[in-house]
Amino acid sequence: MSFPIRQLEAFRAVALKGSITRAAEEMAISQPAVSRLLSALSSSVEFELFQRVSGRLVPTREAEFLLREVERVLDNLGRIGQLTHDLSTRKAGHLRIACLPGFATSHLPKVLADFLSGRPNVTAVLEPDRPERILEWIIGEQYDCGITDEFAGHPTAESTTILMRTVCILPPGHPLAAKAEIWPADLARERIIHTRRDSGFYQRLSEAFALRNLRLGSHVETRQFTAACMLVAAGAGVSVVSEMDAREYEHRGLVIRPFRPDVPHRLSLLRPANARASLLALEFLDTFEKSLEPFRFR
Amino acid sequence: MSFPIRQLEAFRAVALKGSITRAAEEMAISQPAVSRLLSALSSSVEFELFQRVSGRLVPTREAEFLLREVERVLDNLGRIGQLTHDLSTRKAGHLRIACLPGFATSHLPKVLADFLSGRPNVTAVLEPDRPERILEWIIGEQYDCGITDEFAGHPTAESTTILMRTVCILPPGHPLAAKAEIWPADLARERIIHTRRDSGFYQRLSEAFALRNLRLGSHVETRQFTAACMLVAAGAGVSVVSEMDAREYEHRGLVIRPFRPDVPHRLSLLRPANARASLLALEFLDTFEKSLEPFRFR
DNA sequence: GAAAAAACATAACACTGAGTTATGAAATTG
DNA sequence: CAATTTCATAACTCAGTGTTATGTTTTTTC
Repeated sequence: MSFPIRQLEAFRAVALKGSITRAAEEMAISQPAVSRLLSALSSSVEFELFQRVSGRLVPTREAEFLLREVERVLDNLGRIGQLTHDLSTRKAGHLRIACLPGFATSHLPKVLADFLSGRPNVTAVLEPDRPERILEWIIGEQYDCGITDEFAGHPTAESTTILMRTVCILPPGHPLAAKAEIWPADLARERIIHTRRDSGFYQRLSEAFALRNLRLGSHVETRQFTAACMLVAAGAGVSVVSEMDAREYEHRGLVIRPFRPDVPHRLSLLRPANARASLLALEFLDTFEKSLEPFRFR
Repeated sequence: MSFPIRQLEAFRAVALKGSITRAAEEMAISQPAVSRLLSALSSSVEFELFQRVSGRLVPTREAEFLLREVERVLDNLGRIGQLTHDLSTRKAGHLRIACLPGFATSHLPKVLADFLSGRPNVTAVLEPDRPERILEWIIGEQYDCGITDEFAGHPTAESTTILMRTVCILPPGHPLAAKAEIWPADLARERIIHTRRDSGFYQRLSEAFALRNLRLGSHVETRQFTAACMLVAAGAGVSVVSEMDAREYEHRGLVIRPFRPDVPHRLSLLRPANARASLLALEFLDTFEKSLEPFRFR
C-alpha cells in the first residue's frame, strides 16, 4: 500500500511553508485542495503530522523523519522527467564502445572525449579488443558500437564501411622523401614494415605490387598502424599506413607521401543489427564517421 | 513535469515480465489497463521504450537506463508505506537522549541497547552533559528526552521525578559490614565520599546528620555516584549512593547496606513540554522508568 | 475583550486518470 | 493455415484531485 504522490507533495509543501495556504500557493492550486490532500494523508497515517504552534504548522518529530524520505522520493521522481528528456536528446545514457587496440590510443579517444564533454550525463566504456571478439560482443549486445577494419559483414551486425586514405611513410631524411609520390617500384628495395599477412589490407597492398611484377618485402610485421608509425619514425624502415594514423605521428619527424596506386584501408563501424541499438550509439557513430571525413578516400 | 506513478509501475512490470499480459497479472489489474498505461507513458517520452522480439517486449537501451531510475523511485516510495507504519508503532525514528555523565556509563546504556535491539530502524544519540545544558537543550528541542537528578521543574519541560533508593557502600572487609543497617552515627568517624556540596542529594543527606547533631564529614567530593563506587571499592572511604549504581559495582567487592533514615535520590526524566515530543521518546522514557522499578523508593 | 483578519475545513460540483468488460486486429505457434 | 496468444481500442464507471462558495476556528489588532 503506497501513498498518492499528490498527498506527499502537499505534505512536503506544508512542511516547507508552515501553512496550508502558502503551501497551496507553492503548489499553484487552491487552499481547499491542499487541505484535503493533507487530511487524507493524515488519516491514513497513524500518527500526527503537524502541531499548531502560534498559527504555524510545525511537523512532529515523526513527520520530520518521514519528510526526509518523502523528499528523496519526490526529488528522484522529479529527476525522471529530466532524465527522459536527456535520454531522448541523447544527453544521458551509457555507451559501450569496442575498438581495435590501435584505435584506443589515437584518434578515437579524442573524438570520444569531445563527444562526452557536451553530455555530462553520459558515461562510456571504451574497450580495446581483438576483431573477432568485437564482432562477437556486438552480436551479443555487450557493446553498443564497435570499430574494426576489413570487416567481412555479418547478418546480425549492422556495419558501415569507410575507405580511408593511406600514405607511404618514411623516416626523417630518407632519400625517397625527394619524390612527390611513392609507387610500388620505389619500395622494392626498402625495408618494409607492414600489417599481418592475413590482413585484408596487406593482401590488397601486396596485390598492387604483384600486378607490377614486384614483391612486397617484409622487414617487420605488426598488427597496428600506430606501431608501424613508431617503427618508421625510429628509422626501422618504411610503411604504408592510414593517413589518419600517420598524421598522429607526423610531429615525430615522419615524412608522409602519397602512395600510388590507391590502396585504401577499409574501416568498419559496427552496431547490433536489431533495433535495440541505442540512440546514443547511433549518434556517436555518426559523430565518429564525421570525424573521419578529412582522411576519407573518395 | 513528472510522470504518473502508475505509468512507471506499468513500465517496470512490463520490463520485468517482457509481456503486457503478464505485467497485468503481476499488477493484478486487467491487460487493457496496462496497455493503456504503457502507451500513455510511451507517448509522453520521445524515444521507444520497447522492441518486439519474437513476441517478447525487450526494453531499448534507453528504457534500460530509465528503468534503473524508475526502480529507485518506486522502491523508495514503497518503503514509505513501511516507514509510516514503523513510525506509528515506534519501530522507526531517531532518539536524542541527554543524560548526566554518570548515567552514560551504567544502567542507561543497557536499557537503551535493549530498547534498540527490537527496533532495527531506530537510531539514537546518547549525549552526556551537565544538568544545566540538559535542561536548556530539552527546552530548545535539541533533545527528545533528558535524564538528570534533583530537577527543580521548568514550565517548558515536562518532567517525571522518581525517588530512587540509596544505600551505604563500604569497602570489602570494612568493620561496619557487620551491621545490618547503617545510621548517620555509624559514619561519624568514617572517611566520607560524597557528591557536590551544592547538590540536592548532599544537602538532604547532611540534613539527616544535622538532625542528629552529627556532621557529615568529607574526604572526597565527586559529581558522580559511579565515581564514588569506584573510590569506595578501592578502599578510599565509604559513601551513600543510589542502590542502582551500587549494584553495578557490587562485583568489585563493594559491601552494600541499607542506610537509615531513607534519603532517596531524586531522579528526573525530562522531555520538551510541547506536543512535538516524539512517540518514540515517550515510549523510551516509559521503558526507562520501568527499568528503574527494582531500585525505586516506595 | 470585541472586532477584524487570516487560516483552515467542509460542501457541492467538474474533470481526468485509471479501472472494468467486450471485442477486433495482429503476431506466434503448431 | 488454423488455433492460440497477445495486444489495442472502445465504452463505460468510479475515485482522486481540481474548482468555487461558504462556514468555523484561530490569531491579530485596537
